[in-house]
Amino acid sequence: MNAPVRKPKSAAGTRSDSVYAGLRRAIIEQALMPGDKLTEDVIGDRFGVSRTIVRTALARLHAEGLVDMQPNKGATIAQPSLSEAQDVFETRMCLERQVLVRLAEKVTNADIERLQQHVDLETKANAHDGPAAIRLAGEFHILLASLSGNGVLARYVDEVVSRCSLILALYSRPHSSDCSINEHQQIIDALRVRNSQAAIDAMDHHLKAVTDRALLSSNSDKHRDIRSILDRYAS
Amino acid sequence: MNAPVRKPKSAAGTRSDSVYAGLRRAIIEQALMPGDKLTEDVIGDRFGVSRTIVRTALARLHAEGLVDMQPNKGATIAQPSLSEAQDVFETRMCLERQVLVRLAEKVTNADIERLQQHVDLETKANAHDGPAAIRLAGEFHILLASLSGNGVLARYVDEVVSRCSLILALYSRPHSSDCSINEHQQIIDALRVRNSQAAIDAMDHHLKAVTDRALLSSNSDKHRDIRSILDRYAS
DNA sequence: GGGTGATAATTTGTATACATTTATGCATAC
DNA sequence: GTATGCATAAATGTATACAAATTATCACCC
Repeated sequence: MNAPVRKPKSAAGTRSDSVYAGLRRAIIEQALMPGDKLTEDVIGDRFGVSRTIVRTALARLHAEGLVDMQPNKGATIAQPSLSEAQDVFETRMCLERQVLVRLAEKVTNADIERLQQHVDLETKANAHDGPAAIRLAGEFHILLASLSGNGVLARYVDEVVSRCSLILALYSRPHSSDCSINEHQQIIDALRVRNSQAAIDAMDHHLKAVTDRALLSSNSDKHRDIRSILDRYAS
Repeated sequence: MNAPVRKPKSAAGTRSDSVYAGLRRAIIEQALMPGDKLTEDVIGDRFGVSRTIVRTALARLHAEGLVDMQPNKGATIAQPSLSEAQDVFETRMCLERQVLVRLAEKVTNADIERLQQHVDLETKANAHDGPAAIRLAGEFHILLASLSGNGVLARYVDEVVSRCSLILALYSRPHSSDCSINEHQQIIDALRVRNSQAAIDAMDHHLKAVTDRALLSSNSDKHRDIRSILDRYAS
């Protein structure tokens, strides 16, 4: 019976930030699945904080579309409808195109080196660590966006990419990373020669492929125990 | 000495929603100006709620970029830097273009009628109600986005439009609505004939004009009394 | 007059208490 | 066996209490 102990608390920041980050990672790595109940007391116990803190974190995740909240009934991991999913993908494509427009005109060799290193990391993780591979695939897009130098754009990309994890968890086959590393490589290659149109085309192709890979078998295993899952994320 | 009384509470929803909405409106109508301190107790008194509720509302406004928060030092109305301002405008243009792409292919006559009514409203307000005119000008863009049918896109447009209010409060002359109603009319006219390119061109022109109108005189009157301002927004 | 430091008053961060709402369990009835 | 109600437990919404941090006040000194 997992003991409700507080972990030694590694990274600081305000406490709610670390709860937020932990939950977010659990969602993105698909450890917490759409529909899972997020009881405030349970989360508070696992992270060693009060409900006040948990509530702040949940509200933030709700604002980002990662958790659903019903008045007096609490929070659950969001279950985006197909229509919402389409909206997310459309918006994501719009945003990521703009990222590439910006990047093509301002990307440095150092930036490209960083991107390349990330893809190499993805390749390694893809072999043996499923959850990390999922997360890294998303983080490639987030890295791209942050290199664009536009913080607002980067934040929105971050959000839609996270929500895509959720969507893929719902509509795609489980634990496939859904981002072909080869497609990421093509984007880097286009950026390396500052060919913005080629980069955008590669991104369009990539995102369309991800979208298509969705809409497959939905996996639903019930009776999931949030306690044991959260132990791994209450860092 | 303004009495700290709770108002009769009109619109429901959760309590923090109404605090959020009230503060947001005060910011958008430029009643609260960039840099103004947002003391939790003061806001709580004005809205008749506890700090818990205020805190939730402030956190949400912070996530949307409308208020700055420093650890242990509380919240102030955000003061976007010029660089942030450029990021917001760039992102806004990207998003609103997509809105028009969608609208040009799916807009109904009823939608156009609603848009026209809104612009008529703007015209009326422009004559005598300064703050309302500012708000209505922004709401035209929000209405456009919501008619696009893409909720995600609409939420992001909502956010960047709000932040533009803040930016114009900082960098433009005070209390000018900054949205020429004529330019809104041109966008409607283009949509009426389903000419997406003309609509996008009109929007580009409009947003460029708004951007240009910024970067003018910065107004800074200090010693503002939040209490008296909030009385009008604690509905 | 203007700087300096100790002290008091605010203000924030977090936990806890309590009321209200929702979910659960169990006995009874059909 | 399934359904209905009530009693109980659990979870949420909000306010409040208290510690820690910040800011303001003011006497003191140069």
